[in-house]
Amino acid sequence: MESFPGLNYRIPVPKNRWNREQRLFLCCLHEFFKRDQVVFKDIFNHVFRSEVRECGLIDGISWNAMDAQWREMVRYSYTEWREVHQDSFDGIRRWRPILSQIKHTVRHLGLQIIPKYSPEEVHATDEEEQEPDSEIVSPTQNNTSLCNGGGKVCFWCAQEQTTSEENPEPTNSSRTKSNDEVPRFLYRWSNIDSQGVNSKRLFLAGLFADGREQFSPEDISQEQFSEYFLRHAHIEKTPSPFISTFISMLSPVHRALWNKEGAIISIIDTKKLDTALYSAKDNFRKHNLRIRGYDGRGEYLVWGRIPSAAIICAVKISTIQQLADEHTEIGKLLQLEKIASHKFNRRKLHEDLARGAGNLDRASGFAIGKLLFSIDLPFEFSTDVSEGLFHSWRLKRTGSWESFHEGVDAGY
DNA sequence: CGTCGCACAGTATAGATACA
DNA sequence: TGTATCTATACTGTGCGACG
Repeated sequence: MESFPGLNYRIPVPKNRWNREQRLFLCCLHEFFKRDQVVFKDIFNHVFRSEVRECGLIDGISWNAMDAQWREMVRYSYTEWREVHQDSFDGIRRWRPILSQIKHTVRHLGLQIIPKYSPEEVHATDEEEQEPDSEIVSPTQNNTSLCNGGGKVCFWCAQEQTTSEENPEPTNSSRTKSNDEVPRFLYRWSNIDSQGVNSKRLFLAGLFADGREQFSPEDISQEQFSEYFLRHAHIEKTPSPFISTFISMLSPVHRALWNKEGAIISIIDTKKLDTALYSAKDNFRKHNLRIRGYDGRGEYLVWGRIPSAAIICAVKISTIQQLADEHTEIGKLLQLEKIASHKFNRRKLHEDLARGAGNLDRASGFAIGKLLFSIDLPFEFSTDVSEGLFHSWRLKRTGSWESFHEGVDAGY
C-alpha cells in the first residue's frame, strides 16, 4: 500500500486562483503587446510570483495554463476581457498602471517585448523618458502602425499622457477599411432563402431590404458594429446590414451545390462598390472577436448593398451544371461531383480537386474560357477571373501562363 | 522549379479534475 | 451539482530536404 504513495495519495495538481487583477494584467498583455509565450509567461510569473506560489505553483504558472485562462476569457467574454478590449483606445489611460508595470518588469528581467501600436517617432520625441527603451522593439517589417493612420491615438502617447484631447474620433477609426489590398473580384452565392434582396441586378442586405431606413457604419457605435458582425457570422437568420462575398469562386459553387434550390453565383467588381467593404478576418482580429470554428478567411462583407454596376455576371448553378454536362472539358475542369461529395470546403476537398486537376496549358485555359464565355462574363475580366479559377480549382503549375491565356482567349 | 512527406510549433477545443 | 481551471489531443500552418 504505502509502497506507491504517489499513486495512492494523488497530490492534487496545483492550480492558480485567478483574480480580477491577474486577469486584467493578462488582458493588457494581449491587447497591447505582440503575443510571446516565453515573455508573457515570465512577466506574469514575476509580477504575481507570491500569489502564484501560494497556490502551489512553485515554478510559476505554465504557459499552457495561462493561455487556457486567456482563451476562457475570450470564449465567455469575461468582464475583464471586455473592459480591456472593447474600448481599448478610449480607456487606455485606465491601464497605465498595468502598462508601466509591464514595462518595468520587462526592463528588470532584461526581456524584449513588441508593442502592438508603437510607431518609432514616439521614442524620438519622447523627452521625458530618461531610460533608453532598448527592450521595446519596434515592429519594423510588418509595420501596422496605427498612430499616424486614420488619426488614431498612438499607444505610447496615450500611455505617457502626452496625447492631446482633440483627437477626432478614435473609436471609429479602427473600423475603417483595412489598408490591405482588397481583391478586385468577389464571388457571392445566394438562393431563394437568402435574406435581403438577391436578384441578378442588385443585392440588398437583409436589414435594409424591407424599405427600412438605411444607415452607414459611421452612424453606429463600435459595439453595435461588432454585434452586427458577430450576428452575421453566427447565423444568417437575423437581418444583417452585411452581404457576404468570397475571394474564391469555389466557395460559392460549393455552397450552391449543397443548397441547390435556385442558387445563383455572382461575380462582383469591387471597384464599382459604393459602400464599405470589410475583410471578415480583419474584423475578427481588429475587434478581438471570436467564433468557434470560423476565422473569416476568404470572406468579405459588403455594407448594405451591391449596385448593379458592380455585378458583372450572375449565373444559376443549374446553368453551370448543364454546361458541365454538355461540354466534357468544362465538366472535367470543374469536377462538380467531387465538390458536391465533400461536406466542407476545406483541405480535403482541395486535395481531391488537385488530384484530378489539369495543367497550366491551353486545354485548361480553353475550358475556362468557354465556361466564362457561356456565363456571359465580359471578355475584359476574363484574364483575372480565369487566373482566380486556376488557383481555386488547384490546377497544376506545369505549363505556362502564356499558353493558358491563349486557351482562355480561344474559348471566347 | 514545383511537389511531397515529414517534423515541429503554435493554436483550438473537448472534457477531466478539483473545488465551492 | 455547477463552475473554474487546466490537460490532453486534434488540428493547422510552415519550413526544410528529397525527389523527379
